[in-house]
Amino acid sequence: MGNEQGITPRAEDFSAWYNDVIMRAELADHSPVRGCMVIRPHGYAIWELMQGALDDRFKQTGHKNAYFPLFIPQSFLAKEAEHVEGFAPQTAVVTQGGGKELEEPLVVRPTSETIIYAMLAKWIQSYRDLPVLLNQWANIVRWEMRTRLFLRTTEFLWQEGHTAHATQQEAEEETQLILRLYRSFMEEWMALPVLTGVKTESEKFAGAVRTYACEGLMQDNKSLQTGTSHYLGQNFAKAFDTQYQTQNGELEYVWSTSWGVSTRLVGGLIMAHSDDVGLVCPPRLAPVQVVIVPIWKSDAERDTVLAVARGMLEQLREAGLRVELDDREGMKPGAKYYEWEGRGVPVRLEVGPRDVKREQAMLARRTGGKTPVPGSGLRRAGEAGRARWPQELLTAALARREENSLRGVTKEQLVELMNGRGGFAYGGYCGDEACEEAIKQETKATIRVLPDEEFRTDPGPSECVWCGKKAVTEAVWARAY
RNA sequence: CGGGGCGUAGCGCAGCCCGGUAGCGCGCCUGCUUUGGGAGCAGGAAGUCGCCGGUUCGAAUCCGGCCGCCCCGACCA
Repeated sequence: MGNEQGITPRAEDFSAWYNDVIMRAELADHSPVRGCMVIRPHGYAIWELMQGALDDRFKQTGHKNAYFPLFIPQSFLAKEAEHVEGFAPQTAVVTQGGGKELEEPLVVRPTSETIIYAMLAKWIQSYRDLPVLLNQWANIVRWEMRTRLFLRTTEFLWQEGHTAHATQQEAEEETQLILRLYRSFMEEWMALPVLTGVKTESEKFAGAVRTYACEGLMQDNKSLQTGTSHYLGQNFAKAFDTQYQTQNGELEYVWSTSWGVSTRLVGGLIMAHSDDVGLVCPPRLAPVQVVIVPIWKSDAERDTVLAVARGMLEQLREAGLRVELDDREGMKPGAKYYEWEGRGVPVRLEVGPRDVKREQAMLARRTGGKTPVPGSGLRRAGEAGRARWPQELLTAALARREENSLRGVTKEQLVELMNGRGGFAYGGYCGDEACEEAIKQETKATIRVLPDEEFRTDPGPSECVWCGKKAVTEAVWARAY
């Protein structure tokens, strides 16, 4: 227990609410080190579930896990011009080791392209060595000025995929494959609908040719970049001299990609679904999917109720659900309900003497509603709930996103919307960075993506929202995390 | 780095203006009674008042300096 304070309502102060939910659900805590968080067991369990699901998908699509060092020689970072410009200001640098000044400072990785390319250059000689499809689960350090639990911390956990291909087309296909993979994970596991598309020059990854991203709308109508997939062209191959010999005996640089999602996803999960009571967690990512709360008065009642409850526990575990029996004594059922609701457990089963008599349990869903289920039908109810609920959360999140998306915005609407209630604003863009920058100055909104075809408005806009010149593309604006 | 707020028991806070035995709520421990939406009673443990210095007979309180954290902005996943 520990945290009996109420949660600040979303409407009152969204960021206070966000922190309160994290504390109440015991997902993470501030650490003694500025900007760094401690991920507590319940939060880490969510991350592990995410890792498991993603890792399966990476492996199904032919990727293999590896691990590269935390330290990167400072000179490596400098080999790709845009890359160093983008990342150098954010790095932590080790200058001493074993009490002695190092000959060359070591950067704590802000991302691993450089050290991975240095190794790929050794491993790749022939077209027969391609493609190389690697992933690593690692921690990363980026010295951010301002941090927020899960969303932006100095050190964070992520996965970074790095692939090298013989052809441009294959690399581009890989970038798209991963973008789709991320999107389906976010929708199916996190119940988070995301827009996909290309980033503008100013928003792309330092060193990439193009960056694709997933963007999800949070409950405060700000957008969260939940994943990125970069087409790197031959930029890093050239910087690290990663060449291979073609079938015709010619030397060519490899074409590569990199892509990642991080513990930020946990923050996105929180902000997408949770309410003023605490965490709401889609069942697939819930460390505890069902909690059984037994209720009794006398010792005799306790014995019978607990026996029945243990049977239910067994039954549901056999059905593959993550279930806990909360048999703590000296704590009233109501107190347990509050605790588990705060932690985001999707389903609670209450079993008391009355239920034992009727051979049933009361099933209460985290998002509301309480119904009796027969003891014999628990397993079926559990499975049905597990399948149906994420769909309901996704549908609700999708509806919320669409309600807060405005298509074909005028300049006035864009300014009003971005300085007001927020959301996604679709409009024409001339492609001139001056317009992008002006909009950012005026509204703090940035182009989240140039949306993929599926998300585009039909017919598309013909004029730039800002300057009125001919639009070269449609863009989606939002304030972002 | 700029603006705001805050450092007093594990957590949340009061006390500071006006210096004089460090307090409240929650949590924790023990016991008894409780248990269908945050239990009650009784007893108990727990704090060098962020740090350093100054003023004073005496500092949580007044003065000076420093440090840390949180929130808002600029930077970013």
